[in-house]
Amino acid sequence: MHSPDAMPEKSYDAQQIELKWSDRWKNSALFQAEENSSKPKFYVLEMLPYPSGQLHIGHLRNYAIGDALARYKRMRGFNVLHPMGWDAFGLPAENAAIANKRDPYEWTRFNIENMKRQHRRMGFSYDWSREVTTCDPEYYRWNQWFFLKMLERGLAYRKRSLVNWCDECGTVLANEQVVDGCCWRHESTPVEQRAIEQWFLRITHYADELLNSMAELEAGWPERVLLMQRNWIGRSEGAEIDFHLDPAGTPIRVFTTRVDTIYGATCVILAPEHPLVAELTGAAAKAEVKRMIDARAAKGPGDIEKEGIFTGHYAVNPYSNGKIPIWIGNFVLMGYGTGAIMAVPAHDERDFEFCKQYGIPIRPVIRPVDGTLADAATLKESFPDDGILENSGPYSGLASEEARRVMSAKAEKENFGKPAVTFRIKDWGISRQRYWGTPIPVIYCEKCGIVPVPEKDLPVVLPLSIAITGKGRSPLENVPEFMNVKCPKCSGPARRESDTMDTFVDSSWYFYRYCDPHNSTAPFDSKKIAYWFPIDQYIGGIEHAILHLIYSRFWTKVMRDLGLISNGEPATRMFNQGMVIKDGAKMSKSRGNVVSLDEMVEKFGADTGRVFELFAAPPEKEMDWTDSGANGAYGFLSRVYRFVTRNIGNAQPAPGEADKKILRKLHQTLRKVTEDFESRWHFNTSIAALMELMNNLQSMEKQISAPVMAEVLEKMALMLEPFAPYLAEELWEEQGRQGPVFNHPWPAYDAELAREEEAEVVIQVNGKLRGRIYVAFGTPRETLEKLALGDAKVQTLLDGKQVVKVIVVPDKLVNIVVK
RNA sequence: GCGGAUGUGGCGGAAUUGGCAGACGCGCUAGAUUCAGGUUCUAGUUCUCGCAAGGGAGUGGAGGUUCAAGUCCUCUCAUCCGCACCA
Repeated sequence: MHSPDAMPEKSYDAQQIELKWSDRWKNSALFQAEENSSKPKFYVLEMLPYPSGQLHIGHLRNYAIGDALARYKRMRGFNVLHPMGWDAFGLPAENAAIANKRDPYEWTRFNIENMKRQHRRMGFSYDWSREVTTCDPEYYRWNQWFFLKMLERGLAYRKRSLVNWCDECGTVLANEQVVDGCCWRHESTPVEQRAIEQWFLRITHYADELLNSMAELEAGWPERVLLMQRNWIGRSEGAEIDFHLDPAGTPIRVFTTRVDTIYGATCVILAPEHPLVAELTGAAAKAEVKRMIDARAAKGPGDIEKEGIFTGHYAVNPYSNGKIPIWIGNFVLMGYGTGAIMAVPAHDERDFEFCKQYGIPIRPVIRPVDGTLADAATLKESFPDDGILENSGPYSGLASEEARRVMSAKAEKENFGKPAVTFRIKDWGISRQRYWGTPIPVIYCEKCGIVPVPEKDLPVVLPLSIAITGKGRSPLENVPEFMNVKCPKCSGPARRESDTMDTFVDSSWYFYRYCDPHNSTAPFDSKKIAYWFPIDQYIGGIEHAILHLIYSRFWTKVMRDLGLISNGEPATRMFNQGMVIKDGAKMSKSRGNVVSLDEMVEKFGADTGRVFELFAAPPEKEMDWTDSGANGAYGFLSRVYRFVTRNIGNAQPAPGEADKKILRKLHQTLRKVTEDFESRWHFNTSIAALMELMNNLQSMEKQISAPVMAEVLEKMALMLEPFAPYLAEELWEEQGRQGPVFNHPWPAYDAELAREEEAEVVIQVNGKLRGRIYVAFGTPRETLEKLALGDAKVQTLLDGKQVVKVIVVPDKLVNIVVK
C-alpha cells in the first residue's frame, strides 16, 4: 500500500519536455493528411507567411488558433489537412541583396530554414510533406502556366496606362496596394501616377460574380471583410449619355446614376486628365490644368478645395436641347466612369458646392414625393433623394426610378447613350519592375510582336546570382543570357519580358497546390481538389481583406472556368484573428516592442506561449502581451503538471461525495470546451474552464478515489491537447497511456454527470438580491413562491409592505414585488 | 462627412437565451513555507458607509421599456477600424 504521497511531485521543466517531444515528432509522419480516407475531411489553413527570417509573438496567434482547431478536429475523427508554406518572393529579399550583398535566393532559403525551425519548436501540427515554397521554379512555373491560359482567353492583356508608382519600392503597385494615396509598405511614400506599359489581369470580368457570390460567404466570412470587398468592387448602376459639342465635335460621354435629373444639368465637367481637355483649351488654360493636376497630386487624397476652369465651349443636353457650359473640375476623377460628369447642382451635394462657387445656375427638377419643388433662388442645399420629376419635358410627373428606366432606354434607342454599370474595381496590374518574382512568360519579337512562351518551355527560370543595384529598370534587363532569346515563332532575335509578377499572384492559388504539391505535369490533380476543397476554415489577418482575399477569389473563378476545379469559392469560412499588442501598440521593429519567438520560448516554453495567447482575449480581438500574464499561463501549466505527476497511481480514499463533485466539474468542463470549439471559438473561456477544474481538483485532492482520479487525469490530458500539446503528450505518457494524444477521440461529456444536483434559486425583493434557496430541479412554482415568502430574511423585508406580485422562474429565481 | 465595431474593477477579460455583474488570469494586501532563485500554499481584493452584522451605489453618459437591463429601445459622448469627392 502506498502512502498518499507515494508519487513524488515533479517540477515542470517545459524546455526538457518540449525538446523531447519535438525531437520525436520531427521525422515522423504523424501530422500527414491521409489520401483516400473514409473519414470526413477538414481543411484548416493559416495564411502562408512571408519568410522575413524571424517569427515574433505577434505572428504566433494565427498559428495557435489554427493548430488548436486542427488538433481538435483530428480528435473528432476528421481527416485533417493542415499545411504550411512560404510566400517566398518579394521585395525584402531584394532589398537585403542591395543592403547586405546577400543573394535573394540564399537569403530567402536561410530565412525559411530558420522559420521552419521556429514552427517546429512551437509544435504546430503541420503536414510538412506538402510544404510549398513560391520561389521554387516547380511552383512558379504554374503561375506562368496560368498566365498563359489567361492570355489565351483575353483575361491577361498589356496596356499603357497611368499606374501607381512607389519610388521607395522602385516599382508599380496595384490599386489594392495603395493605402491613403501611399504605398502599403511605405506608409509615408505617396504614390506617383506614371504612364507605363504593363500587364493586367481582367478581374473586372468577374466583378459582378465576385459581388454576387458573396451571398455564399455570408454564413462563414466576417461581415467586415465582405463589406470591404463590396465597397472595393463598388458596383454602381446608371447610364452613359452623350452631350454633343456646340458647334458639333467629338461628343462628351458622361456617366450618371441619376439620369432622371438631367433636365437640371447646368454644366458638363471634365476631369483635368480627360483627353478632350487638350482639344478644348488654349495655351493659358492648359497651364492652369497642369497646375491643377500637380496640385492634386501634391496634396494627396482627402480634402481638396473644389476648383474649376471654364473651357469657353458649350455642350447640348440631349433631352432638353439646352446649351450648357463645359468646365474642367479638379474633383472629377479620370479613373472612374467616363472621366466626365454632368453637374446637377440642385440634386447633388458636390455639384451644388461647385456651381455655387462659380455662379453656375441651379435648376431644381425633382420634388420630394410629399413636398414641393425647391426654389432655386433660396436653395441652401441640394436635394439628393429620389422624388417626382418636374420641369423635365415629357418626363415630368414620373417617379425617379421609373424615369431612369424610361430615359436610359430612350438614350439607347436613339443611340446617344445606354444603361450602364460602373465598377470601382479596376483590372489588376501585375507587372513589377523588380527581380525577385515570377518572370512573366512573354517574348517580344521585332517581327512577331508579343509572343507567349510556349507551354513546353516552362518554366521561364529566374536567373540566380545576378547583380542587383536597386537603380534603373528591372535588374533582369542587365542579364543578357536571360533577356536575349530566339522568337518561338520566327526564330528571329527577340527579348524576354523583364518585369516579374506581383507576389499576390503566388498567394492567389497556393492552397490548391497543397493538395498535390509534387505534381510535375499540372498545377494539381483536379480529383484531389474535389476532395479537399473548399477550405473549411481559413485564418489570417484582416489586412488582406481586399488584397489576397479578393485576388484569390478571382483566381478560383478563373480556374473554375478553365475547367480545373468545380468550386466557385476558395473557402467557406474565414476568420480574422486580432492583433497582438505590446505596451499599447502593435508590435513593430520601429517601436522596439518586438518580442522574438525564440526569446519567448526560452523563457516560458511553446505551450505557455500558446496558452497565454489564447487565454488573454477572445481570438478575434486584440490581445495584450505581458510577461506577467504569460507567467500566469506558465503557472497554470506547472500546477497541472505537478498535480498530475503526484497523483498518478496513488492510493486514494474510498468513493465519496468528492468524486461526485469532481466528476460533475469534469463533465461541465468537457461540455464547455467542446461547445467553445463547436460554436464560437472563445478559447479564453475554454482555458478559464480548465483552470477552474484545476482549482477544484486541488481543493479536493485528498478526497478523490483512484478510479475517478484516473479518469480526470486522462481527460485533462485530452482536453489540453489542442492548447498545450507538449504537456498533454507528456502527461499522457506519464500515465502510461499509448500516444499520441491526438489520435485518441475527443472525450464526450455526459450531460447527466454534468448536471448540478440542486437548483440554486435566487430570491429577490423588488429586483434586489435578498437570499437564495436550494431545491430539487423542477420544483413547482407554487412551492418556490411559498419557500421564498417563508424565508426569514424576506419576512423582515416584507414587514408592513404589501405584496403586489410574485414572479417565479423555475430553477432560477423568485422576485417578490412589494409596495 | 458616411459606414461599422467597441466601451464592464488597478489591468486583460467573463456573464452564450433579459434573471446572482466581475468567472478565469494578472496585479495588489496579509499570513505560512522554502529560499539561490521565474518559489509554493492559505486568506482577501468593484467602489463606498460601518468595528461588525449589514446597508447603499455600480457595466462611458442621459432617458425609456420591463417584476427584472451589461444585455432591448431612443438620444449622446469617447476610442478604434473601413470608406471618403466613385457622379
